[in-house]
Parts: sequence; C-alpha cells; structure tokens
Amino acid sequence: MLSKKTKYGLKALTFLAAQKSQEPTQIAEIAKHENISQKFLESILLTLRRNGYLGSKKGKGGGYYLIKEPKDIPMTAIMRILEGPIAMVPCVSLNFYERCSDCPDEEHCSVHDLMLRVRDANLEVYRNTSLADLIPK
Amino acid sequence: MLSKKTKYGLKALTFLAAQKSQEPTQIAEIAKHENISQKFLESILLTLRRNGYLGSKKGKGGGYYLIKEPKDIPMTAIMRILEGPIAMVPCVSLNFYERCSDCPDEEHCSVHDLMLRVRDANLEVYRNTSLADLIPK
DNA sequence: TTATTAATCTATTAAAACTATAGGATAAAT
DNA sequence: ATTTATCCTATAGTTTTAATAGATTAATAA
Repeated sequence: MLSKKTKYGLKALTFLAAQKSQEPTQIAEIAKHENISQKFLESILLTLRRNGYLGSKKGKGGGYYLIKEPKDIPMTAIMRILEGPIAMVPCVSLNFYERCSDCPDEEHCSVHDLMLRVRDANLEVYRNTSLADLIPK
Repeated sequence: MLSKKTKYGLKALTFLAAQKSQEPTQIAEIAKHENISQKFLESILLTLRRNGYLGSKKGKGGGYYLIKEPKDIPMTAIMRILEGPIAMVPCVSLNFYERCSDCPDEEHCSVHDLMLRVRDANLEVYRNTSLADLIPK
C-alpha cells in the first residue's frame, strides 16, 4: 500500500507544479485544496525541502515553491524520499541494499529472483515519469 | 515492503514445488529448511490451503502438498492471497476496487494516473510468472 | 519598533498493521 | 490407545503509520 505520506506528498508537489506563478504557496492553501491535514502536510513538505526539491519562505507572503522544473524531477527520487526503497526486499535494492538475514544463498532464492523482476518493472515506470507528467490536463 | 508472511509463503511454495515426490511435506521440515518460525508458517500454509492451492493430510505421514502443477499457479493469485491487492491504492485495484474518500475527481488525480501505470507494470510481471519459474536451478 | 504571518522543529500520542506465540481440538496412522 | 501432525482461535508484542500539540524562528508590513 502507498502510504498517505507519499500520496499527500505527490498531490502537493503536483499542485505546486501546476501553479502558474513562481510565488510561494502556503501550506494552508495546499492542505485545503487537497483535503490534507495541515500539520501532517507540514512535515511532508519539510522533508521534501530538506531533500532539495522544495524551497520555502517564512513570514507574510511565505510558503513553499518548487526549486526545479517539474520535468527535471523524476519519480524515482520522489518515491525514494517519500515511500522509501523502490524494491520490495532490501536484497534487491539499488540504493538501500541489505542482505537478508534468513537467506543462506541470495543467488538461488526464489523470492530474490521474483522481486528483482518486480523492482525492474517499477523502476521502468518511475524513471520514465517526471513530476511534469503528473499534472492533470 | 514485502511482508514476511508473503516472503515465507513464497519460499514454502517453492520448496513444495521443488519436491520430487508428491508425498505430503511436514510444516516442521519446511520451517527448518527455510529458517521460518514453525508456528507462523503454520498459519500461512493454512490460508494457502483455504484458498485452494495446497492440500493437507493430518496425522503420521501427514503434511502439505501442492494441489496444482507449479506452472498452473500464477503469481497474481499467490500475491493477492498473501500480500493483498497488487495495486498500491484501492482506486486502481482490479480485484479490490474502492473509491478514495479524499479524492474529488478520480479521473484527474495525479496519484491515480501514476499508480495505474505502476499497477500495470507489476501485473505484467506477476501474470508472466508462475510458481514453476521460481524454482531455483 | 511592534504586530502579524507563516514556516521550523521537537516531542508525543493514537491507531493500525505486522509478526509471532500459546494451547487445545481434531484427524490419521500404527 | 498412543503417537503424530494439522486445525483453529485467541492474543500478545512490536513496529510503522498517521496525526497532533506547542513553542520557536524568520520575514513582512505598519
């Protein structure tokens, strides 16, 4: 299941990407428009800022704004920040690799093989999708 | 993340599929060979039996066995039983569809669109993989 | 300078899901 | 009858997720 964090984060990013002006957008406005708890959204936007995808401005007229062009924001990056590893098991993860403690032989593990194919299929989608592709027409 | 339940279930199924004889295999043997808590595995095999993929025999010489040929057991079915819906959000699920309460317009939802592509990519893998494909060489 | 606005940050709680275990009931074989 | 092994229900422990509270900091405008 996709976490609410990821879902909300994606919606917020898309909302920002769809803005005509580059002016900062307030959390409250995004939260209201997308039906998201403001406080929860707050923490999500904060992590996106810390990871270099959003800029922010405090005080009156402040808010959040995209730092890069939507077309230059790949879903691989966003998903890894919000949802974590794209792989379903650590032993097939590119960015978060970890050995399985219960698996004596990774090379001959049925789960490993299947999850490798699943990972590749997902990567294919995320790599070929940018934030720009998510903006509704 | 793949749940342990699914991981263990897949390993157990693969183990059964790799058996030369059709004789029942005991939970204890599977659990030991695959490093799985026996009691936990017990409940997993039970759900697989209830869903019509395993048969069982009680008493001495009892155990579990596959009811169908490994090549006739598609991963779509196994994943749905063990892990649940293949889709990451209910609104793009084929077998477990549900409307998103927070989404006013499913047709113009950025998350919906992305997750539709992800679902299709995953389905493609699971549909083209059977239990027979998981048996290590 | 002061008031107002809005993001920042830390801590904590509440709820849900996941993992595992306990123990008796049931059925089959010897 | 005894042993073996699955069946079944309940429940406990842990982790993750989702959300909330409240005080702090920075920017703007008057």
